[in-house]
Amino acid sequence: MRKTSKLTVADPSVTIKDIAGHLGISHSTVSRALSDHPYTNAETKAKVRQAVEKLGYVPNAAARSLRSDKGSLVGLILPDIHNELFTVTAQIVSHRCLKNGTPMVLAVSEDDSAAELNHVTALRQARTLGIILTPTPGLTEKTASLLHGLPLVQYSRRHPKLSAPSVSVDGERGVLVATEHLLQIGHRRIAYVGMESDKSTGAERLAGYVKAHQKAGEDNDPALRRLGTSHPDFARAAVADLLNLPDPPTALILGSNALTVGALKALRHAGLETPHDISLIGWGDSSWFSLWRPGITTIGMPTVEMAEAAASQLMRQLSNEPDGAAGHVAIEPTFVLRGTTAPLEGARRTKGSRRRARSGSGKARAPGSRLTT
Amino acid sequence: MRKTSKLTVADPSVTIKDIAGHLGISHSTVSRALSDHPYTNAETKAKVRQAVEKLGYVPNAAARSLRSDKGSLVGLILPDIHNELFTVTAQIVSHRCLKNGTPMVLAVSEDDSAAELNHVTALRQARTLGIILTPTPGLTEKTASLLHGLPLVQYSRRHPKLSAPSVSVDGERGVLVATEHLLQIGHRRIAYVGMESDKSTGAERLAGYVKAHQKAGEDNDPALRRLGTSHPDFARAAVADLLNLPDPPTALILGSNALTVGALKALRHAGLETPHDISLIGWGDSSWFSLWRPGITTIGMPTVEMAEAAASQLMRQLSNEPDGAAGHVAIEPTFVLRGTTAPLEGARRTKGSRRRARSGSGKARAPGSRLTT
DNA sequence: CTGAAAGCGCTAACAG
DNA sequence: CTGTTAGCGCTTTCAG
Repeated sequence: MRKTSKLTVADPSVTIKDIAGHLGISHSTVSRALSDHPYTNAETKAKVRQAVEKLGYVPNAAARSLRSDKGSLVGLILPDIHNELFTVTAQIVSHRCLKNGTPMVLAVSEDDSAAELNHVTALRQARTLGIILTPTPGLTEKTASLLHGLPLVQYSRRHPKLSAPSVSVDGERGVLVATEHLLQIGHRRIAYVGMESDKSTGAERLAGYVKAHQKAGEDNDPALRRLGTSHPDFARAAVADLLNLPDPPTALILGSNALTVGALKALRHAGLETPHDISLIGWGDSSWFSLWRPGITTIGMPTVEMAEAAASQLMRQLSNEPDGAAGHVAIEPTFVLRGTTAPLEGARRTKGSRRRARSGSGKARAPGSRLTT
Repeated sequence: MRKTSKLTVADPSVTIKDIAGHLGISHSTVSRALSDHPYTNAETKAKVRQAVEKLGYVPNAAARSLRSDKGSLVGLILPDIHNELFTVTAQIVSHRCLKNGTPMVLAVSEDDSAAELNHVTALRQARTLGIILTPTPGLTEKTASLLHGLPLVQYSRRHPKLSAPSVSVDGERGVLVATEHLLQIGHRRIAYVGMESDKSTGAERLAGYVKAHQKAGEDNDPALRRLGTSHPDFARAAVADLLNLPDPPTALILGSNALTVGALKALRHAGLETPHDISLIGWGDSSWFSLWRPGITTIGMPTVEMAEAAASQLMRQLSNEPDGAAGHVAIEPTFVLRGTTAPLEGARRTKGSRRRARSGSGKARAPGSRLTT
């Protein structure tokens, strides 16, 4: 013992041996007492507990980990933490981990694969129990090899170099339903502003847009597709540009939450009103989407459900369940019909007269689309 | 070596000894080679590096930590991660830590002091280097003792049991400026819906409200103050109640971001328009506040600045700088004047006629309040 | 420049 | 029930 400090103050330099010395017993007895070993004298246990208190003993996780060759961390690697999906994910996974007694390490990759590698390296060195990861598009070979054999769940995105089970939202279905809705209510020039196809999410969502047109036997003008980074500024520029087209779109679908914000800004800037001048379907369902006037029609992700699913997936792998590792889970998005969409004719007819905003917060499950207003 | 697996696949069971055996040298040489020790043969280094690659060696952080009696984690304990302040904080601190080579552990306390204790305990057992903590109001004696002597930053809130330096926003000033503004433009019945005073933030912000009235020599009806949890539902109920008062408020100040959302909902529900029927000043500056029509006047927190300050504070303590530990930093909030506030007379005069929304995203620093529109 | 040896704090046989 | 002993993977003297 290096420091005999004031009582009841935690002192990490105090070891199991110190308390053994203090009590005149052996350190293994102390160890047993602390781990509540079956064959230990109740009296000794009490004394040990007391001494622990008095000396401010704090177990050394590193020593324990070294002995057991097991870490005690769970890693969560997310591309960004401003996104609502990732925000609730962090919350929920952290909560689940706490209940499990395993601290959770949150790392933000900012979609930079070098940062991602760093994080994975650090986590592996710490002998992390498992990782929930949203892979960056450029995920390194090295990163993949580091991840190999570790309990892992791919979250929200999937990467070809990884074989781990995944939990993601069915983005294709989400955009498909949204597009079909617009088609049904008469729109023909529907623009899509989304993420590049290097991310699996980007590719899927775009596919939904294309497929809906194909199914309906409608042409689809490539000039109405704009792919870029998931940053408001990109959508802002893209939408501004779309509006300048000789034959501008009558409806707009956004492929991510951040893009929705950018699109709204662009419309505001251009002085256009939804749904009067243009219909809009956003992505995600931020708390203010329903407060917005008129309520924002959107493709919602069941964020809580996704986070829970990912956490459960990981836990299952950790507890080594039989075929816990199996499968990719694609969670159904939700189509939330509110006020930013209107029939093409309807919008044209009421031109000039201000539409009464619908207060809307009605939700409907995709696909059958039981749409409530 | 337990597993001689395929090349280039990470194998945590491979130790420094395995690679020593593989190369027919001693493990201490390997250790030196890996840590780039000055007196080591360049050729040996190369060979070692190669073998490391081939065998998939991954250093064991626990062993290293045990030897050095130093952990390699930084802890960030936040009450909730939906709040924008905490969201950007997590992002920034994580980023700073990465640059520093220290993984960051994010723990969410949900304002539950038992959870807080758990987190702190786990962190200390892992010999965490330092912690940034937003203390819960009910922070335990035990938690405090666990924290004692550890590099620590109190973030956003301060707790009497803790003596560590703090970084927070000057909430009193923020609400004071906001209240004075309303007073200046003629409001007399100004309601305040905020957090209970058990949190230092709650107490401070309320104090600003009270002080502004005192300075102006105005009475302040206690019935216009509503304190509760920082949850939208509380504000929703509180505002609904305030509106039912015989002499309802003409203006409303919110004491937290979540409460702002709730208040907006209550107004919507009651069919009231800002600023026509009531003026409103929110808290925090979420991205959609400026998109909202009319823009939401609010007390903004320089979130990035705060997060950076906290990270720097901690880093300073970690690098053991002379008097790095000193002082409490209170960051000045920002008063952002947008469209949800209007002079009392003005609002009354235009009664019935719809006010033209100001597009406003003008910002102004408190206190002198160079207010831009 | 390299090897041998000790020891960080803890757990788990194995003897008492 | 308890003490003795060994060893987890690594760094670090101390001798070669």
